[in-house]
Amino acid sequence: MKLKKEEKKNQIIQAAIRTFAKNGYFNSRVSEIAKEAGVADGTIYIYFKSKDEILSAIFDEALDKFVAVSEERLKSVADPIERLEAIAFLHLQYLGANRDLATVFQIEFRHNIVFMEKFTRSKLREYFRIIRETIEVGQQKKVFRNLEPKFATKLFFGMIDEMVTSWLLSKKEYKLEKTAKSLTRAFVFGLAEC
Amino acid sequence: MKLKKEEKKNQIIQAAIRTFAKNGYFNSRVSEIAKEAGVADGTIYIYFKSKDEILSAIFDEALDKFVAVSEERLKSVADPIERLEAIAFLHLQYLGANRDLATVFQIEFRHNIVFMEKFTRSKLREYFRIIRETIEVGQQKKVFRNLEPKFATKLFFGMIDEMVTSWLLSKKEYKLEKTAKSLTRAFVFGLAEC
Amino acid sequence: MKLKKEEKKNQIIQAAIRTFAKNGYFNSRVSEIAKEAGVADGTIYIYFKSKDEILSAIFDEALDKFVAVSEERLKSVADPIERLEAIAFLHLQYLGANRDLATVFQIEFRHNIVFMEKFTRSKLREYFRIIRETIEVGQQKKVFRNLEPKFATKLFFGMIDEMVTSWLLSKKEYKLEKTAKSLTRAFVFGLAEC
Amino acid sequence: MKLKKEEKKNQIIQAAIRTFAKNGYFNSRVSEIAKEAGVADGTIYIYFKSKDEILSAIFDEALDKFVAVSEERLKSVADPIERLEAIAFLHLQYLGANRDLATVFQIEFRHNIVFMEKFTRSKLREYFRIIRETIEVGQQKKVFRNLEPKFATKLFFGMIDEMVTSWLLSKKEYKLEKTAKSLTRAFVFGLAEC
DNA sequence: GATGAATGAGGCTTCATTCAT
DNA sequence: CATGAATGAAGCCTCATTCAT
Repeated sequence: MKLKKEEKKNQIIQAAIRTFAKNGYFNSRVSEIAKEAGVADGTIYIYFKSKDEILSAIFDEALDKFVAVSEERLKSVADPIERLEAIAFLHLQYLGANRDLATVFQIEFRHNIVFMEKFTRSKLREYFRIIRETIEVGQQKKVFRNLEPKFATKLFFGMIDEMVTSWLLSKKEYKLEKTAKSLTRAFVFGLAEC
Repeated sequence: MKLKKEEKKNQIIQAAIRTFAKNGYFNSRVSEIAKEAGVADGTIYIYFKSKDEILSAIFDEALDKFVAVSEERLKSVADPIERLEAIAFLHLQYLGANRDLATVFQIEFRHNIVFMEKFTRSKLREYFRIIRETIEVGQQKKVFRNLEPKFATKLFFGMIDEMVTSWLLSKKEYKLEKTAKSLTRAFVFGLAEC
Repeated sequence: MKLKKEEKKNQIIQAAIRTFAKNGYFNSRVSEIAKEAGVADGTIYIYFKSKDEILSAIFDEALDKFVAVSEERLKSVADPIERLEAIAFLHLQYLGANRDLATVFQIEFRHNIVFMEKFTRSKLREYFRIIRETIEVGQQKKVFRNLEPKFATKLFFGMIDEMVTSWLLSKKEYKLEKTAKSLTRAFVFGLAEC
Repeated sequence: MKLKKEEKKNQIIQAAIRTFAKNGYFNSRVSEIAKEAGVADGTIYIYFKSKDEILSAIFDEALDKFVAVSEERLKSVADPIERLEAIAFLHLQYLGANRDLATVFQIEFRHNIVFMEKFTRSKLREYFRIIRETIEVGQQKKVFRNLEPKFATKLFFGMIDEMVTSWLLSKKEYKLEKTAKSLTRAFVFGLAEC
């Protein structure tokens, strides 16, 4: 019973991801999501208080899952450079595996962060913390030079983030996560000829 | 006469930038823009075909101006690393000078790119080309190693882009462009301890 | 078995009275009544055909009970003035004993009478007849003067009715029925100084 | 210009009165009012913030007008009994002249008073005060006996109010205000044979 | 050109009622 | 009998756009 409820909620979320990916949040109709999910319009409101909350749920769920998976996988990676590569890989793999989810994230997430705030911001902070701590460890180990860690974190995140956006806009089909290695190399060693 | 027309059009654009920055495109009302611009609702439609076109005009104008200014300034900078720094500086300075414009860009631009396409994409391509050519020149001069130029371009853009977003979300007031130097250094020489 | 059914039906009616009293008929939800009654939404529809019918049932039951009680009590009162006072007393006592029921009656009853008609009207007519006949008897006995009986009936009813409404709106707690005596005196002897 | 606006607002109010009278407030659709008024649905919302506010406006306007007219007419009537008769006459005449307005008042007004409160209550209080003061003057002049004035006021109001309701439900067409005289006589001298 | 009242299509949401379990 | 998840019709209201003045 409880399971079935969770199932249907997920069914709606998946439908919403597809719909938002196709038209964007504001150009998506609740009735469209309902149809896509194979339920009546009103059913949506048994599981979500508002259209707005569906979007939040997408973000929350996806971020939760991503952070959980990442922390698990990163446990076994100690070397800072390897960890950065693993982070990039996980990030790219996660979004690369679901183009619709990636679209919703890249297109609607900033909107959400700026205008809605809510929980999302704190979830994201957790992710930034993971990157930052990796960099700090690298600096303690003298693997990385003393660039302000928060600053370096943003640069690294910016690189990854742009790879995702670029992949979404590209017409070519390629495995997004395969860029993780050279991205990390570029971040760590720079563009300069040694 | 013509000038006056241009003036009023600009007046509306500035009002729209403020309004969109405050609430986002979809949560802004045309009547709100009109009030902010000090004109009647209908007047908007003498200068723009639709609400949508106001947003496009903001992007087009801002990009035009930015590319024009940038190309001018970059003429005198030959060294690839200095050019990259100048590009970053100009990008950050341009958006850093107008928080509202920056907000509209960071929040609504991707939406526009994905769902509206139009001219904007080509304007952006021009900007990417400027970065890419700088990198290619650097590679010919053996200053940069042979990383795929388009790939490197995205990484560099991603770094800058994230700096802007971060600045917008930050409560601290700081000159956005002052990060250009260390951003470029990080991009060129990497995070690794030499 | 039958008893149990009657019991649950009553349980729902009592819940509906409380709910309607709180928010009015149109602003009350069937699900709210169900929760208040401690049953499932669907259960309501085993006992009532529609939300509308619950309201009708409240009126019918309350009127039935009131008329039955009144006729019983009035049997032993012969004197017209005493009868009028008894009627007022019973009316005020009945509604004064249950503020929620009184609220539903004063607030929703006219609506029902005008837009739904149904049985209610005839039940009410029976009550008006009781008053009227008392007045007619009084006139035959030369206790009352020859005012048109139906007209006098309305006046008397209007007085009582307004006492109830006023009591509902009042913040003071007082026994509603204690006004029966002076109300009747006022009706019979008027406001004039003898 | 201003006049025209006032005119259209009134046009909508009149349409709303007809619509509410026909089906009651909750069973009336805003679109129905719009059609009846010969305007688009959206136009309603230029003049009123909500459906609710239309109802309030009906009450406020009608009460304002009634109190204003009444105070004017009552100026020249000094004798308490004549004043009471004049009050009853004005009340009955006012509602008797517009069956739809009367319907809305008798059917929706209590709802409004109990669940919405707002200004309406204070407007009504003013009317009650006029009656009460007349009674008090009558008592000082020893025309009336010493019944609690507030209590007497309610009784008088209740009589009038019931005459209106009865007239609405009646199928017979008659001048409502013609009952003012005998109503007042009944109130003042009672039903008893002298 | 400028105005702003008017339009009306269409969105989000509610909720009485049903019915499979 | 009882449940409560599901339905979907329909209402209130918004707002981009038009057009008579």
